[in-house]
Amino acid sequence: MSKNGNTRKRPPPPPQPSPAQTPKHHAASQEDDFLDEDVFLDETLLLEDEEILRDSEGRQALAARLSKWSRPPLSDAYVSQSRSILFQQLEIDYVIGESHKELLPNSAGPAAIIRIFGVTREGHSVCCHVHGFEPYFYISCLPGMGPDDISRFHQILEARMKEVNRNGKVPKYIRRIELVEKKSIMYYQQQTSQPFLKIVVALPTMVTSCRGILDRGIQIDGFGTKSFITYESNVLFALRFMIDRNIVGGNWIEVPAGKYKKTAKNLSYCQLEFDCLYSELISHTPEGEFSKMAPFRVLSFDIECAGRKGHFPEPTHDPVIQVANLVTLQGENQPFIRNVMTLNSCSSIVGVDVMPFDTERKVLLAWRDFIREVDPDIIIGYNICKFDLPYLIERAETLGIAEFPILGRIRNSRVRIKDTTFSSRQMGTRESKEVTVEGRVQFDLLQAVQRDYKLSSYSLNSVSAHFLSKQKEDVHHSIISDLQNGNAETRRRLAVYCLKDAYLPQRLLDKLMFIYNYVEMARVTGVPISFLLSRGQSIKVLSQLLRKAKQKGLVIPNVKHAGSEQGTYEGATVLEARAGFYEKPIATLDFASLYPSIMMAYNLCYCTLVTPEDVRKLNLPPECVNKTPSGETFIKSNLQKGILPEILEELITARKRAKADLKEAKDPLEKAVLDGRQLALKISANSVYGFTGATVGQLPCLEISSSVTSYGRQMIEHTKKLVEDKFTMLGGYEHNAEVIYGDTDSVMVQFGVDTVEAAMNLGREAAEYISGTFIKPIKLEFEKVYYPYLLISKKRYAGLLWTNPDKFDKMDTKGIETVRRDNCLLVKNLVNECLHKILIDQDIPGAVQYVKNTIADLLMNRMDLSLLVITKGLTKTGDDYEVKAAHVELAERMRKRDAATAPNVGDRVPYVIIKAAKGL
DNA sequence: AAACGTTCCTAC
DNA sequence: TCAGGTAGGAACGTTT
Repeated sequence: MSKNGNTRKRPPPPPQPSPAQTPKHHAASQEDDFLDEDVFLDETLLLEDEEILRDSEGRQALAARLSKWSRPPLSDAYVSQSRSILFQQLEIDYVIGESHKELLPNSAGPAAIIRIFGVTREGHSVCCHVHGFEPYFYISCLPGMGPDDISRFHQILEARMKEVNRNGKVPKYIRRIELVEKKSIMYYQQQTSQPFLKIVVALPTMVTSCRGILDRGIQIDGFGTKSFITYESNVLFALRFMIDRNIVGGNWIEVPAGKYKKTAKNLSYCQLEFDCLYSELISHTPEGEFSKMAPFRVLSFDIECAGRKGHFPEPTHDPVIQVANLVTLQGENQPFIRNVMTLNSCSSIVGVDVMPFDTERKVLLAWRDFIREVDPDIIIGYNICKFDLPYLIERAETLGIAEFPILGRIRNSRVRIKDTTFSSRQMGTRESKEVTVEGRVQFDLLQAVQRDYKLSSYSLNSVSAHFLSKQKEDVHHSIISDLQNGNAETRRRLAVYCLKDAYLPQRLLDKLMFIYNYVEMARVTGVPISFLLSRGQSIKVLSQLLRKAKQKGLVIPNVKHAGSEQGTYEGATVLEARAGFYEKPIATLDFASLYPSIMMAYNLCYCTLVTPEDVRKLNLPPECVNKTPSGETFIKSNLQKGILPEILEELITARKRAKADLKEAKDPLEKAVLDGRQLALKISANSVYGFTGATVGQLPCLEISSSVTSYGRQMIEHTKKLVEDKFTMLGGYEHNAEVIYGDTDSVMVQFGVDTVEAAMNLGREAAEYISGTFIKPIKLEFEKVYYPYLLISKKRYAGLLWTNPDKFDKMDTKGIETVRRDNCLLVKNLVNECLHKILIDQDIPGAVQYVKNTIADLLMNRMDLSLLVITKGLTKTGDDYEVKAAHVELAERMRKRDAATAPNVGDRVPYVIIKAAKGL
């Protein structure tokens, strides 16, 4: 239950075998099969002396465990600090601390210290304290402001900062103000640069308060009261550091020997901990050797709680009774540590270190010690961010174990639990909890799968069934307490389940190559890995934009949230669907990455957009500008190339290279990296357009997004016209071509020919011909043929998909009940079967008969209408009530027939099926 | 009855 | 300031 990310109710699982049965008596049962064959294949690593195992509190056992858990010892070169430290960083944050006196002799008072956590090639953990990097932002300099004015401005601003930050204790709020030459990224500007002021403040939070002062307006002698647009004042400090030092998420960093100082007193539990200046860091581009992964330690864990019957476990009441852990080195396919901490005795499990304790307190503290000793770099699990981690912490709080939540890499630093109260009218007040474990990346498989895959259920079991082909009965939450209250054998059974729930996330991580894909995404976009699950899409585009802008001397303004009046803009064209059943091949022509190509072809960018005012003033020659179909004017690339087109070109070029390298690659790990990279590059290119249209985002520019869609609309209409004008009998072809449908970047063409092969040839000819009429890199491609093709309406169709003329690839279905997740399984099965009969068997009467039979079958046994469970809130109108009643009755009949496929609350049943049911 | 608005989920 | 976009179908509720 706790693992179930799906809030929709499902029928209860079949009854579990009696807990009284001992596993040994049914060693061939599914659960043992599953575990013995899969989880613990590699037993040699963990064969333990049974004596030691049982004596969990013995010093000997503890010592043995610690030595097995700990990281490899440091070599002499590290100890003597005679070598450079090279490590792959996984996490970057900052703290406020006293300025480093040796490294920064001229500074005093509190300062932001960047912390970089990572792992060396040998598997040593690293904590690097980076000093001297200061928070800053920009404003544009007022015309006529000289050095004296700036110095006066500095004083005024400092005074205002003092007022606003009354309890802050820094010697100086505004460290300095530098006059720099920059240019705003917004709008085409002829001049090469303008004076800007770089305002360097003492602490990162002061960027926000200083921005507030400048936003509201400030009185400056000789200039009156002025308010300023700030630039790059919303860039998170750690990201600012990464951008300025050219560090991207998950890359390798080197600190040369002699450039770092071992910390006087270790603040962290890391093996290598040192201080250095921000300017001494060498950031390696993730290529060649530096595209490899360090051997990070990945901990996968799961907890079991003894919830009261019928209640979801609450940390204030219900104890944690088991914690299962698996630790795997990145790149290896078997965990090197497997253990389970249990409350009360537990029979041994082959290949697993069973650690029984007599109090819950000891269980929790054992886990804390385990974390500290193993020192995992990445913590994974299923729903750990919203359940397991907060639960452990709140439980320890309830039990008054103050020393428990020291789980991060910083000594004596308690894990912070942030309560984010999310209040919405619909959900009421919903609390969500956010746990930060310093120096360790949390990677919740539930979040990752929900982000990357569309599934009908996100329970661990069904996700595992989907990706790992492992169907496994879950232990029902109602019997967890019974198993716990039984004996060592029943608790063993529970432990086996707990281990499974720790094991499956690890398998998912490997199977879906999340590490490779996410590290590559972090490298491509430049954000820390932790952002990828905890933040949205836009931060990734912003990160790339800031980096590119910095190279070009451009700065990015903080646009004010313009409210809701900004409105929306027109999107893509969906061509009228000529609904019907097509028994001749339909060729599909698609624009390859339409929106990125449009942005590149027409040089659409913030910095190429010409304001309407400048259009009149600048008198730009027509050969230098494009006027978009939505009426905006952009500079052509011969005058100045846009940043967005440049980012896109790089992403696309890099993707081509990654794909080419992928073909050459032999090593499976290298292949995984490259495949992850090409995927990351594709996704990144596609999200640039969305970023410009995100009205609540960081830098919306609807002139760009509406221009993109307006070109797109023009292009699809142009394509339709060209196809229908050229491929005619008058033009020498056998038939007149007809565009029967099209959506955004595609057109479906009936060329009139009878064979797939002929349609393919004409499709290729059309794609080539039409591509020639567009500017580079816009390209129309022939992709596939549908034959036969059932077009129901816009965004709803099905057909057999052919990519070669010999045999069809598959049945492809779009928008129909079969692909929607709000229909019950019976409806999906029914519609799927019908489509199969229509498309593959070409038996339409058979499909009709099939529907009739199914409904009739459902109606065999009479139903009463007493159970109104499907739809809530019946209306008073007689007819509506009738429909509802039919709906409910049908649902109930389905339930009697087969509970697994019957509708649940919230499921839809198509109207046609209700009508059919009523009619019979 | 028809028209319109909301919710959900999908296509692109 | 947690948060990529618009178009569109189907079911269902409410208003006219």
